[in-house]
Amino acid sequence: MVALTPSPQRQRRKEARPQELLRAALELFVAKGFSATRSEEVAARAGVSKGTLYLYFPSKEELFKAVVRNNIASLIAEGQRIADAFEGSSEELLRLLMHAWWRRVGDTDAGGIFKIIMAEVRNFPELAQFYTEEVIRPAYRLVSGTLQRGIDRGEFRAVPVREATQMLIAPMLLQALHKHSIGACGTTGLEIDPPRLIDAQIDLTLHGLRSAAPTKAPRAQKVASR
Amino acid sequence: MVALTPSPQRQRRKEARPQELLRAALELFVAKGFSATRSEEVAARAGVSKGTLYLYFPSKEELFKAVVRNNIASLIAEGQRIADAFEGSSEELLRLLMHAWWRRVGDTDAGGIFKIIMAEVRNFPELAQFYTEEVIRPAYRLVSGTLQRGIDRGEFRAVPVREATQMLIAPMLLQALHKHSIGACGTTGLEIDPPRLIDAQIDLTLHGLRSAAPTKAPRAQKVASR
Amino acid sequence: MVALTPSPQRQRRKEARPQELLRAALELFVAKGFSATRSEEVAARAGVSKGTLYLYFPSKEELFKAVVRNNIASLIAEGQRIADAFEGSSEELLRLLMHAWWRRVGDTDAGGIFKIIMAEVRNFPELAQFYTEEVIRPAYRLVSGTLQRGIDRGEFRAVPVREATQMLIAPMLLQALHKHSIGACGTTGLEIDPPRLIDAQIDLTLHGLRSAAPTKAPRAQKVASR
Amino acid sequence: MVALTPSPQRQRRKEARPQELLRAALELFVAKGFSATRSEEVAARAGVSKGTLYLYFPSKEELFKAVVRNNIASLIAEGQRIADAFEGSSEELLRLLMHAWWRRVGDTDAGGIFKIIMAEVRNFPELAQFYTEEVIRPAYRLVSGTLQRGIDRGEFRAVPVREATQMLIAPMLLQALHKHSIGACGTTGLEIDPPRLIDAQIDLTLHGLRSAAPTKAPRAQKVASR
DNA sequence: CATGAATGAGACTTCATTCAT
DNA sequence: TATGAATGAAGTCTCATTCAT
Repeated sequence: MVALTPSPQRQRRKEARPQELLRAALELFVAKGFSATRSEEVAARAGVSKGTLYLYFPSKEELFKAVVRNNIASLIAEGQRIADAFEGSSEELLRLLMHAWWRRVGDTDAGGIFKIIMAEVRNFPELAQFYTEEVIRPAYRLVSGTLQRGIDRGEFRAVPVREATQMLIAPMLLQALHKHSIGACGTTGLEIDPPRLIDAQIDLTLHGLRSAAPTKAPRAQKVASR
Repeated sequence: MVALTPSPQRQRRKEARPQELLRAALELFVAKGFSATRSEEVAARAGVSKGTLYLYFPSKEELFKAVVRNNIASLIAEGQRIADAFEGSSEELLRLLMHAWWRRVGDTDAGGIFKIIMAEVRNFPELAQFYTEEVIRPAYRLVSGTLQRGIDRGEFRAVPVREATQMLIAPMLLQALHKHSIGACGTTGLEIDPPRLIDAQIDLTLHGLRSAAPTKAPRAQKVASR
Repeated sequence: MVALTPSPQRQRRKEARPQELLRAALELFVAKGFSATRSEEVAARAGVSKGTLYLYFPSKEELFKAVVRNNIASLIAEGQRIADAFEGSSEELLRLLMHAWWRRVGDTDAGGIFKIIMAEVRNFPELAQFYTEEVIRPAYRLVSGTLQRGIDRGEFRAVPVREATQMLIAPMLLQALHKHSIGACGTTGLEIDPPRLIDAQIDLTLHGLRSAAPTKAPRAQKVASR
Repeated sequence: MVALTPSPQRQRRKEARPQELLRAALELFVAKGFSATRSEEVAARAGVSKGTLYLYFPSKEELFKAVVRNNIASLIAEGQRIADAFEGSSEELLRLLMHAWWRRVGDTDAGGIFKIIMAEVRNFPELAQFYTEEVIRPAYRLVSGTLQRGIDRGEFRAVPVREATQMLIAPMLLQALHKHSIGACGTTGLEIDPPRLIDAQIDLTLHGLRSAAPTKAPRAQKVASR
């Protein structure tokens, strides 16, 4: 009755399916939000039928969680690994982490996850807990840990760590949110080149952070002048 | 069912209807998002029936746009008026503007508007232009104008204005977004008292902004030591 | 877009709807069973649209329960009232109750409820409890009470009441089940006129099968000749 | 997964497949009904995969019919064999047949067949004719034949055979139906031990309810004469 | 023969919107 | 104006059935 197509898709290996579906789901969720994305669209974009999606994910909500896990968990771990192994100055480490984050997350569809979370978390209470544990806490630990390292080594002043962490994270997170909301709709004429923002941010913040009197602090000058 | 109120009050109410509906819609949209909010709920919260809602707004989509428009216009005027009339130091002006913004917007349901915008612009392209013109640009002008004022008056160093503006706005905006998403779902254990954040932010940023050698700037020291 | 029909249905009073839907549902459930009946069919038979059904019953399952309640509860009470007020012989009361039951239940679509219960109760555990309390127990009380009355008044032998009750109920219940299953599919050539069955059942039960006086039983012959 | 069994057993299993599938299907259909039973469940319970089921039965519907047919043939043969060979009194034969039936059918999953038939004949009209020919008629012949035998031998009064047959069959059949519907859901507090029911039924039917010796029993006359 | 990934028709349910009153 | 009963398109998810391996 329907068997007109010899269904070449059948050939594809079962193992590849989840990733294909997750990629399709990420793109659609980022573009349209969770509830505005229809399951069938996700399946179609992954090149399979509606039913196949449900072979791999028991519900749209679980698909969503899998998308979050798949695109965030690994990145946090990776950053922490880099930090743990790092041997240079704390300022260099901050720059490294932030640039890496932008390249790998902010500038990617993965960055759109923050928008989805922000938009939908109140309708999926269990997601809140998950997101707090898996994303917020580890990310906070990574950044505040680096600040503390700088303070302990006498590179930074003894600033309030919690607030400073917030200040370092916020602009980049907002860049990511922007990129997937207004930023995706056209130009405002006020666009900022994110890498430039990152450097400006560190420069400005470090004027505040950097310990007061390395006497002639030649390095600070150089950084600021860049 | 509600018609216990005498006629004169009803008259007054009639004219107030759109505002009541807009307020109800704002609360619900902020709490649940656009598509998860049912028209009937909005009507019920405004104390009218489903049909009445459609007497004032031709569709849920138009209601949504009206909510956004209605809750943003006033925000801008407010700040600009304060700034234009201000005569003190630029640092004081910055502190004033930011604290006022938090009190009047960030800490209010109005702050939820940003979440709605972020979540839904891509599904309502016409909102993008509107939001850019009515919110982004004026807000940018206000903050960058204050920065420029500080630079011109020799209070601040000649920092890159665009990036610095972004840095000043971002943390507070993010606070507002947070308050209406994860922040509304329970505690992360990482909460920050927003007024404290604002001060910390200005302190830290000003260490970077403040022109290097105003001879002996005792005040800066004090702020930083906090 | 669709408004071609001036929808005369709109006129009908809200109060009549539930009954119309319940009637339609009973007919369909009896004919096809619970799961083979589609919600939309029920609505259509009641002359309304799919959505309207859900205005009155929150789910197909609840509709089903309402059908059971609506068609059984009252009937039990009625029988008990008749029994309580009866003053004749216990045999007459049995005949009265059984004929009435057949006329009002067995011979009606309401009798089909037993088939539905039988078929679906295992998939709706809560229904089991409800049915036991609301149907089985009251019906048992009614019949066994009548038997006990006969025994107490010396009209019947002191038979085991529980088993005798079962024997009196079973054939009629089975008639009802039959009527809505095989009986609805065509003829077996073995059909029994239910009223005749009822009388025969009472006669046989009251007389017993065994030939009265193994020697010469002329009366028995007469009965048989009927 | 199961393929641990050596090849010779597998060969034997291959021929046994249809029976294993039919047994699995019977159990599931009895427990959950036709439409609530998923093909895959049946296959799993029979220890094969979904696809294998369709190797033996072209559709779930045909599987259903096969289950009914498969489990009915044996029911008939059994009873008729016993009756044909019997030489004692008709009362003893009745007792024997009924106890045997309960042991071999009523108390078994085979008894669930009646529930299935009752629930689904109307959706599978072809089953009706089959069931009538293969079950109803032979069963009727068996019981009414035994009654007639008793009448002919002067053991029973010349009762109306058709109705008496119905009365003898009904309670036991209903027991079987009950066992697989409400009886499977918990206790009603009114349970009857089936063998006890059988004896009570025969005793009551053979003796009659009426109090033994109202001397010349004038009342009995009246009732009987009706 | 056996498998199980894939399909897609179809079922239940929701809800924005209409319109007679 | 205001109401709320009614509609039906649309979305999520299920499951009988197919077919390449």
